[in-house]
Amino acid sequence: MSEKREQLENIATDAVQRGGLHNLSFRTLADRVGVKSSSVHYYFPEKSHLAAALIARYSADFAAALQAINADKKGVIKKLDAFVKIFEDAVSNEKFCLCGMMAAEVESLDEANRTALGTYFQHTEDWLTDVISEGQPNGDLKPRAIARTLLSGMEGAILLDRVNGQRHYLKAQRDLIRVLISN
Amino acid sequence: MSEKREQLENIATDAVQRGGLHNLSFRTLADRVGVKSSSVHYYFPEKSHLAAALIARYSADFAAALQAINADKKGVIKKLDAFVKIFEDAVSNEKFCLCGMMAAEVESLDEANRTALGTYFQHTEDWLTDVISEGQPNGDLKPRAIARTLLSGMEGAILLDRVNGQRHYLKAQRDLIRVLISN
DNA sequence: GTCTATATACAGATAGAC
DNA sequence: GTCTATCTGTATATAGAC
Repeated sequence: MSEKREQLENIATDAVQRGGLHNLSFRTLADRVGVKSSSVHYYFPEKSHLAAALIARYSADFAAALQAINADKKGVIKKLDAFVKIFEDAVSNEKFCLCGMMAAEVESLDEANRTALGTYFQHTEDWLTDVISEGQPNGDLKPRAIARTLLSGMEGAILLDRVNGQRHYLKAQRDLIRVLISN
Repeated sequence: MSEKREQLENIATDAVQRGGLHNLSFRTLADRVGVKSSSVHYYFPEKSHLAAALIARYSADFAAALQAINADKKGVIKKLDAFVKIFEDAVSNEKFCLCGMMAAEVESLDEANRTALGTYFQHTEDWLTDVISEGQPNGDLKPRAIARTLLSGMEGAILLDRVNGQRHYLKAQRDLIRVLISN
């Protein structure tokens, strides 16, 4: 991937995590990178192509981060705490999850991008399900149900915590994990 | 409140719950109501005034719905199920929570509207805390922590379920309630 | 209270020179 | 690959007639 393209994707990702796709124009993006908007169109002919590139890259990076957790952390709680930390870091930088943000904008996404979003959430849910299955999850809930609870809980927590810049909702999710899972 | 103003707020609320404030223009809103955009400006001089009116009305309607639950439902689980149903109905109509949607757009809201959003979430959290305190909540979590878990869980669930039009995440939240609370 | 008309700014997108 | 220039559409917002 060309350096310029990568730079555009970096800055666009940051902007979308903060303000959403709708809030990012080709001109603003171009200005921040120091080129003209027509040059952005060279890399991403239409805005939907830019959205697709951002989702693909974010999904790949996120999957790599989850793999890194698998490799580095031992024990369910430590893995889940590392998972929560990804979201805490986002809130600390006043960012939302890129795919969470786009999920709010789903009505204005094309079908391909909606599918890509769905795949991101599915993969994350699968990873959580696998991790939870390693430990001793609450007997009244299946690992997948817990995974869904935590994934949507995390997205909602970051959404709400961003409103006032605090981390109360993420903290509650962290507490919930300790109640639902042992080891 | 004039009939026209109410009609504008009704249609605007619906539009924002589906596509966000950014996706709703004075022209689109005017077209749907059958007036000109300058007439919309008569009621809401600036877009931030429209946003403020929508948040205020939604907050009042939501508070009334919670009061109705208090009056009509007996028992914690029944009250919380009625609470979840509000969100399920939204997803069924392909809508997000108005304040959840605006929370995603928080970066482009002015300070007054951010505060109003925060108040909405605070009041809902308070209601949940009170309801949960009535029953026998999980001993390892304070009622307020459970309330935060459920509120952010609900917002996240509706956000994610809307991506593919299903209700898996809301279902998981409903299951979670049964594990965290007895009676 | 609603309209026509308009100001001004910005959006996404394209043609063609260099 | 990046630019200038431009098209076309739409955004928020306002002035002033009716």
